[in-house]
Amino acid sequence: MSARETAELLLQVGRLVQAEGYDGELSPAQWMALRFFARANPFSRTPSAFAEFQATTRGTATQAIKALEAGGYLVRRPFKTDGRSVSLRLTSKGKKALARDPFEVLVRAVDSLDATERTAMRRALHQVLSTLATSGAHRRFGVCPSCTHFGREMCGNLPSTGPSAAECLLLGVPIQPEDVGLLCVHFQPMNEHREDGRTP
Amino acid sequence: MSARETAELLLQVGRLVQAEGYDGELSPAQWMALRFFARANPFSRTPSAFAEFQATTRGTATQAIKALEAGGYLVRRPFKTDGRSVSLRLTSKGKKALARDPFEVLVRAVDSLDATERTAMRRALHQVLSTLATSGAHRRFGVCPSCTHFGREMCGNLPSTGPSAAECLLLGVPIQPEDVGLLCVHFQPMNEHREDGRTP
DNA sequence: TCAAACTAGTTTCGAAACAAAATTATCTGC
DNA sequence: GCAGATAATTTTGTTTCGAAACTAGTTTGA
Repeated sequence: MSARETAELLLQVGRLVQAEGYDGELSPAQWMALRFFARANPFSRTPSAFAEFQATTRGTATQAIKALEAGGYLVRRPFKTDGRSVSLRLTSKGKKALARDPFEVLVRAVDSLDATERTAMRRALHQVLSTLATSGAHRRFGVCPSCTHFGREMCGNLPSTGPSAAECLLLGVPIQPEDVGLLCVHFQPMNEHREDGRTP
Repeated sequence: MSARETAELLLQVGRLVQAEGYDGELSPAQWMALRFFARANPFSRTPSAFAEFQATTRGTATQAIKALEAGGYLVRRPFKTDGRSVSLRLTSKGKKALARDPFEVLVRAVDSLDATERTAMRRALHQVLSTLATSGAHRRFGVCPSCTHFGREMCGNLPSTGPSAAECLLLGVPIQPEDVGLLCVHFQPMNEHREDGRTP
């Protein structure tokens, strides 16, 4: 019985924040997109990745992005390696807008918890999200340090490689230090196995 | 920094459940309405109360209710005391539909947490929701046992009053035992003061 | 008593948000 | 080179939403 109550509270928080998002310059979906592109690493700043993150279709994702681009919050740049893909980046206007993100009220609310409560909640939410993602066939987004594909090269054996360079073992490309903490589509949580045979 | 991450997880859970709600018979907003009317006490089964709960407008609330009524999930009954108000109740079809509520995946996900994590999360969510409600001028919904207006009469001094009858001190009406655990619009959390002078 | 102010609910409207399907361009495997 | 997959977009029709106008019942207070 307590599970249902807790689940309802979770939903309620989400709904309240969603309602808060209707203030002036951007709509809730657009705020979501702006937040996503601010937090996603270079591999993952694509319409498709945002669609997966948002658990929606690519068509819907495109519309939110188009609006943000038209408003000057995002700019697009085609990938060099793949002519189909585009990479979205926040403009300085986009970054400034984030400071007015209505979602900040939730951050402040969470911040008013004491440290132990907050970490307990984060751990619990992580688990809930994992369960939810598997049951709904959604992809979980996460950051390098807890990803199976994350490799650290302690000391480069080539002079050009700096000490303790990070690398994505899946894509075989180096990862910039500032990108290690950003969300990635290819995230694969450690100590978990995929049952569906989907090996990205 | 951990606060922002936790807040993002909260939002993500909400978004995932919302996306799950697009399955077949009812829409996300309609599921919310159905859940609300299943959980609200007799005072609170009105369109206005649902609108407040959902942090939306009365007009929007009416539309969701209209759809549920047309589908035979809800029935309306005018209040005797106030000709303007209506009370919505779930039909047997509505109750049966709740068993197929896509939101149940969240309940199960929360249920997979161990007991201490779950209660910690519930406590934390309560606090977050309170903070959020005050900052956004929303009303919090709650249940009798933690409400200022809740009065228990240990032994009725009138023969007609049964032992340990419950009563709402605000409205001055008796509360049926089965309604004590239901959500109420007039909920006023204990040990809290309203600053806005709004004394309902 | 009766008009003004208020409240509950509904309707209407335009703007988004959404899913689904069709379309175009590009890439990959064979 | 060609078939099939993939990234993104466009299009279409539905749903949801807030805002504002509206109806009808209720309260207030002069």
